[in-house]
Amino acid sequence: MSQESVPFDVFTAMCPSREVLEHVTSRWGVLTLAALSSEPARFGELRRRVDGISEKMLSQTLKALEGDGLVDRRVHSTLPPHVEYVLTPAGQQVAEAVQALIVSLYGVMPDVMRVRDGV
Amino acid sequence: MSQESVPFDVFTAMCPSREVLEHVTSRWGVLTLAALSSEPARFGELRRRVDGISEKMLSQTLKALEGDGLVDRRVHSTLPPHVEYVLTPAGQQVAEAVQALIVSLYGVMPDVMRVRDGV
DNA sequence: CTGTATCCGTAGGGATACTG
DNA sequence: CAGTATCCCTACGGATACAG
Repeated sequence: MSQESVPFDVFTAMCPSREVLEHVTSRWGVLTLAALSSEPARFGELRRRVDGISEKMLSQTLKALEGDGLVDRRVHSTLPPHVEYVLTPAGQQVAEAVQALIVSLYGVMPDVMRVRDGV
Repeated sequence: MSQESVPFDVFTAMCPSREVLEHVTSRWGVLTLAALSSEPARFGELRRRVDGISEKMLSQTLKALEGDGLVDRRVHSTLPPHVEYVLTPAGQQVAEAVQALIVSLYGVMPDVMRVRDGV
């Protein structure tokens, strides 16, 4: 698990990793990845897990993550259609990091609120 | 390091942790936090580290992170003015998680590019 | 159920000029 | 050096209606 040098640098504007970073850290990307890390889910279930997301944005977010190879879309052509979204192995790696980030925020929330309230 | 239950839930639209999450995962928030995690920096130095950021957005991002208690702004009232931005202990926790997220993306980039290119 | 299509407002963000 | 102030634009994202 050494931190070897990689041919990518997110600090450089033109690096392709920037685009993936923006998908992952987009408003709904973070929450969608985290919502999928517990277990796969269908469209409707995801909408319920990620409170406040619209159909449009969920659809758009899933497409972006799928295009990044982080999410797998599994279609069962039945009637009514049954579609399930699953994290790819790559997606699981990223989702775990996202989860850790969220947890780190929780740990910090009390401080945040103290600062906000000037206590 | 147990994952105990906390009174925050980022999946709920009204949870105050959402706002902090959005600051941290904003387009420039991620990069600014990561840029500060190596070592404190001044305004101009940050601009150089985070390739592509505008003065306006750097200023705005730093203010948000400062308001969240993640960044400390240290002013030395000299001429010319000398201002240094430092991560708070809380900010270091979050910045580490952000760093880990970025590294996880690097590990995934080859897959991403394979998917994109359809190889 | 699982989405797409359309309309539309807002605010995120870039460029530039200016100040202490 | 370290920002603020403006102008301005577009693209993110919400609401609604419709489709397979």
